[in-house]
Amino acid sequence: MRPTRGTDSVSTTPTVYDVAERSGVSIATVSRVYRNPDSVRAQTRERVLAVARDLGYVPSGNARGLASRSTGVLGLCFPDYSDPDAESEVEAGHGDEADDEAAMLYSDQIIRGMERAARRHGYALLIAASLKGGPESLVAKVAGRVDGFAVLARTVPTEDLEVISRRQPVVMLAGPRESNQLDHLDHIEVANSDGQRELTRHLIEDHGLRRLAYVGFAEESPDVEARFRGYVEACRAAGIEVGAEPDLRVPMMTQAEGARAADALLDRLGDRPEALLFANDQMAVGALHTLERRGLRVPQDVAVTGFDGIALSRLVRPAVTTVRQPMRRMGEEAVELLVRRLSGGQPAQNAAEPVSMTLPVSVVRRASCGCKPA
Amino acid sequence: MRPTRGTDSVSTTPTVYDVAERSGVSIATVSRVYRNPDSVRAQTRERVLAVARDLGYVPSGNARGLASRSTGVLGLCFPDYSDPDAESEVEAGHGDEADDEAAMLYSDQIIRGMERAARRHGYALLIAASLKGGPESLVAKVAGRVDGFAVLARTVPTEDLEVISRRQPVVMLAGPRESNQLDHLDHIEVANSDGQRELTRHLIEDHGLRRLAYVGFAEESPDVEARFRGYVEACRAAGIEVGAEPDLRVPMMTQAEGARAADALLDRLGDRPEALLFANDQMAVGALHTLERRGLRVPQDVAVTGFDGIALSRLVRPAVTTVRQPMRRMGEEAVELLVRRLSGGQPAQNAAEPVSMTLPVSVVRRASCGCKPA
DNA sequence: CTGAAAGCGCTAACAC
DNA sequence: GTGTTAGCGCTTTCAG
Repeated sequence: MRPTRGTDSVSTTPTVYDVAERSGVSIATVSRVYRNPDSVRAQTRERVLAVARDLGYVPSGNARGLASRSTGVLGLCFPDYSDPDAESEVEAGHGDEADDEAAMLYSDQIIRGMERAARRHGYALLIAASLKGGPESLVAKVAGRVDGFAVLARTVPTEDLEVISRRQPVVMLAGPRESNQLDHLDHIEVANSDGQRELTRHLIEDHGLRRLAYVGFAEESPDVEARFRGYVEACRAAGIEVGAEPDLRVPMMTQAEGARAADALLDRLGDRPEALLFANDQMAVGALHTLERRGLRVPQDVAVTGFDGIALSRLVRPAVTTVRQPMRRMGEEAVELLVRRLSGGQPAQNAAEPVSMTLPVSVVRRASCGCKPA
Repeated sequence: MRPTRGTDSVSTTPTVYDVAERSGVSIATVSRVYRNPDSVRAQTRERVLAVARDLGYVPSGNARGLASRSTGVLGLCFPDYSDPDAESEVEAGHGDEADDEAAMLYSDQIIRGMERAARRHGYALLIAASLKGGPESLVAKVAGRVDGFAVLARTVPTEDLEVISRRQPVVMLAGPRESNQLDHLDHIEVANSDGQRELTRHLIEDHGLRRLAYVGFAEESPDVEARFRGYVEACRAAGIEVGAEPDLRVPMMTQAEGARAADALLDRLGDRPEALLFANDQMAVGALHTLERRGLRVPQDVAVTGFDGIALSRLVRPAVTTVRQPMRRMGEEAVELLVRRLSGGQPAQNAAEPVSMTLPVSVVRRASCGCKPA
């Protein structure tokens, strides 16, 4: 028996004990009232609930989780994508008023998708973007508070994931399955190379462009590499020579870097490229500014394409032709996968073969490639 | 002394005990290694960390929260705003390809704002939309797992909030302070009536329109009422007669209802209104469809305005003139308020006077009112 | 249908 | 520095 707290101690958040005492039942009954109402006589139940309301009692999620080993929460870890430029550039983009509301990113879509799916299954969603580097890695914090979670590729150190995935379901998003020892994780990716290949083919065949330049990413990124691969395939298929490396690799895939990349590419000797293909939309948008500054018309003088299909891509002028990734859907599928693992019972959880799915992407033809009037 | 678990029990998620045992230290030390690394001798620390990694140990957020009475998580409860129409209408809006990514709602903005601010303060964000009605009200679930949270007005029963706010900081969003007994909650709202008044004034003075029609909401909604009030004030100031009630009240503020409302208003006898003012953007967009179907040009034949400033409003044709609410900022301010309460120490928490702030809004003039070529 | 008792995994004084 | 010892608030058998 736990020592009864003095008298009606004020200012202390009420617990099952308080409610139990005041309603003349045991804590077990109070617990039952919340977890399995029907197992308690109606009269007793009402009395308990009344006292609870009266006392301002709210069951502690922590205590509950501890005792029942489950939280009813799913998580999502994503990188701190915030592109400083993105916020203000939207307005500058075409002289409209400020509208940072339009800059809906990648991760927002995934959040939307996950939240909805999670809700359908009765879960709440815990989201956290990676901070530079706290004492305890972000994942640990999230992992410790959820039943399972999704991680945007390369958001957290592989090593951490390896450890964590041993104790709860984790689904890897967008990044192709990292070859390492994480091959037991469920994983969802999009058809990066298919998309970039198709986009490139479009530029070559439908617009007759042949002098292309590709801007990739300096850091290791399977997604970006896959895109580049698709680009190369399309070029080769059309008999266009391409190197094994992108024409340029930027340190960060932001608008500022995209603008800089455009300058760099344009300053190179030799024939000016007819099209600039960027590994993501933000860079493409940044390039648009450079091009405008240099007095080059898009797409007449040079076509520009991005990748991702973020809202921003359609708001700038000219609207950017890109490859849309079904991020919302990815979020939903992630939840489905997690829920499946979670409901699969402890044994099956590890037994089941890791799932790996590839979501289809679609080329979005807009003005920046010449498909619609700029 | 807790009974040592048999031997290296496999398949059981490791705990401090396991780590302690295997690294030859006490559980207290293991705990210290995570919470206060510097208080442990480097050598010991490394050893513990190695074992932890080895075992796949991840501190349980629940146990931690229970023991330390704090979760490091802030929450947000929002209504299930999903407008079935919103998803597909975007594309239909102006013949562009499907782009539901552009339909960023109200709540998404708040989430963005909160997530960022929360991250800055070292908190994670738990989000949950109200489901029809689970056993335990949504709030309770969230409330039990966070240190404090924000609630979009009218998302959860006042009664629940009253109870919960007694034990942790809660900030009410967007809905004006509910007169009830919730006046001790911090609260953030936007200048609804100021915005609608200014928009209306613009229509009257700058565009010379005088036959206006206002579409409100049938259910009780302080925000919507405040907007209507602003509308009335502007009309009266211009010597235009207006009733005490909106010209029409819809049961749901969706696109479908907006379309229906436009039809209803247009079918009424008497002079056709020169402008249709809607209490939110979604309805305005819905009205656009009706108007197009009936062969009426916007804004030449009839002007249309919305409220909120969601991304969708600028994507349709003609773009909708509206009043933008700084939702992102609202999310940030909410976190600041919560963090302040939380860091204010237990005593101060209740002591501090409830804060109430009103964020300014801004009229966004676009094509649907005649400000830019349709 | 209800009560008693044993934890769940970790933190937090307090000793050593 | 590190170990001991209590709980934190709730769920969960197992009895009755």
